[in-house]
Amino acid sequence: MATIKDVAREAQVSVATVSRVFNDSGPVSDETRRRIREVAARLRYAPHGAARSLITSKTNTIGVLLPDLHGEFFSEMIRGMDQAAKKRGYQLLVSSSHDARDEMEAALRAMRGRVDGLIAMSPHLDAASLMANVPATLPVVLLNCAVNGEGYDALTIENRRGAYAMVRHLLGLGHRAIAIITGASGNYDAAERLRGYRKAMRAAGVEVPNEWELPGDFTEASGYRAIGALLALAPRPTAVFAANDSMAIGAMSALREAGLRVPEDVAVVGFDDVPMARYMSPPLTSVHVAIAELGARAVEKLLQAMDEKHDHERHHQRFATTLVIRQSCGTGPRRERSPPPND
Amino acid sequence: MATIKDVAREAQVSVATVSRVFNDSGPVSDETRRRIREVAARLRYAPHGAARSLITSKTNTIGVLLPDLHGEFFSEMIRGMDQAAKKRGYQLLVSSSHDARDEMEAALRAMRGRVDGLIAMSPHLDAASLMANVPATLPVVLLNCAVNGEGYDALTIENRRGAYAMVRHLLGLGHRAIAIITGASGNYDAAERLRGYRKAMRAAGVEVPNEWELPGDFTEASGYRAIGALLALAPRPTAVFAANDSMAIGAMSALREAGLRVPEDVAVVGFDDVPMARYMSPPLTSVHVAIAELGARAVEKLLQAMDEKHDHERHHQRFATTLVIRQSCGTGPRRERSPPPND
DNA sequence: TTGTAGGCGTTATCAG
DNA sequence: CTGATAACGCCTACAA
Repeated sequence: MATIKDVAREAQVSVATVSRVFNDSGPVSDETRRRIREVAARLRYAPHGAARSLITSKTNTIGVLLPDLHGEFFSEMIRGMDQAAKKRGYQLLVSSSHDARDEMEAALRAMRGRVDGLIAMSPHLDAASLMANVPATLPVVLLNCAVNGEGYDALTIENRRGAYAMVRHLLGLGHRAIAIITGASGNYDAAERLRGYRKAMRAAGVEVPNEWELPGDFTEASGYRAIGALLALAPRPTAVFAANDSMAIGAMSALREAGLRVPEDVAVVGFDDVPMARYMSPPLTSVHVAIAELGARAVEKLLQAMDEKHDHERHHQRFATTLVIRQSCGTGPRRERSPPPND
Repeated sequence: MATIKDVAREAQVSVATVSRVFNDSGPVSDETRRRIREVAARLRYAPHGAARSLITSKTNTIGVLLPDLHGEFFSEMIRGMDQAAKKRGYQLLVSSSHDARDEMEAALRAMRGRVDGLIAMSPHLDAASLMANVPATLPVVLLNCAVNGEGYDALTIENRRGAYAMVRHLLGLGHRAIAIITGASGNYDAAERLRGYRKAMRAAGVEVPNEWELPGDFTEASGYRAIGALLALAPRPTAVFAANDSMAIGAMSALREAGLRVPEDVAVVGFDDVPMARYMSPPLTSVHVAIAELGARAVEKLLQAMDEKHDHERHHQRFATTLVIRQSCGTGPRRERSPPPND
């Protein structure tokens, strides 16, 4: 590889001048500039990133640590981040699919000294773990993590409020026996959505038996399986709130195979509102999350923290959700047409 | 940030010894090693990546250049790559959502000097463009690109063969009037799948009018819209081959809304076989592509090229697909039950 | 407008 | 087993 020296020699100038051309720092005569550009192109010269960031102590790279995300959610998140980062000249160093704490921490360590800032999304990550594995000076934004320390910037989806609103809607339609298919155990989003569900049920005075809380892990397959358990229940719940759309889709598939109609026999609703939701049969009612925007927001928040550096106040920001009512939740249960709770 | 010097001073040794401890290179007494570890932990020392890669000329990073991919496809691809890379101690520098050639080239330049190898997936990328924007010594693997030069390693999905097999299956069921919803114009996969479709139709002696080739762009929405055009056709095609699953799902949704049944009135099939396909209503017949495995394979191919370095023979490898028959293609058209073509 | 020289944090090559 | 010291490629005062 050609270095700045090669270019300097070939163009008959000093390395300083070449550097100035490539950084637009300092004055260079047009003629010299032209000659240097020409030589650089011919030699296929490109500044060595490592050398550059050694002296400037800037990598122009943002580290992104993600759990084992699937489908649309992952894609949209990265898309939003990438676009926001690109806009400011940053690149993304991505490490994904972490489902264990030690694996996560290893990835964290591997990023040290390679990034200017870090976005971390993980159910397994807490302040202590972070403290131990990243330099104190590295700006960090926590995304959908359980923030038990106040030392970090954080951004979380309004999971609980979204779930609450959704369950409330089902209650408003007259449903009482509402089951939930939970997300992966230990996952922050999953836990929060479950809490929102419980709170709404409690507020409506509905006692929730354990069997209504069906375990899932955010995959279609787990949503499908959960329906097996649901069908064994008597009386059978009239509505199912899946903690994400993938599980809702799996659930609808299982219900159909069992000969039950959605929403006439069982109402089904999801969470996330992935693009595909509206094309389901029936179109899926869901809690909309603007995922790409969330990713972009995280990057912007990080860049801001990087700009302000030390004297910067950390805060925890919440990302709003909206209810999207389609057909999969129907207009209420068939059996008992009790008056809806006050709403 | 603490540097190796700080650790050396604090532990009362030379920087060389500290370096040896952190790289397991050369002998260090147990006692010294322990002391250095202890000091390093206390000072939160982490080797400076840039400095390290300046001297070793290794970044332990693989660059990944992707087009504007969506949903499951993108996620699975990255997942597969990340896992394969991690296994060998590499990280992924990802740049996605490139839908224009110049944007792509800019991203390419931004990666120079920051990666040890490159995986590029883009319809807009050809050998010439690549030559001009990456150093000649950088190992590269082209993924699903139109490889018109033979100078690069390449890996492509067997798009044409997969499409051919799928259309052949529809023909085998007795369909003659088979429409296709194409992928984004200019996209390599899209073009190849279209070619496979045309070839199969031609081989079966079916003349394909222009109107059967409905334009799409790989999104659900475009699949949905394509059905609008299809419904205006007389006679109406009895089957639709969507160039990916997202469009197939959009198409099924539109057909349903138009009061048509799948597969009784119109058969629908897709391409990719994303996890969600089997949970559709009806379950979607598709051409299976093991996407994560494809991503992993690309990384392995790149690592291999990096190992062998210069004296290494480039080849173009093809990634096989398989037909997955579910219910959305039915058992044949209703109207004309002509004997299936020889198969 | 241009050149010289010091140093960024590591690793590697020698001597001890 | 350990310690000096010269690179690695680049940027940036400071001088000219």
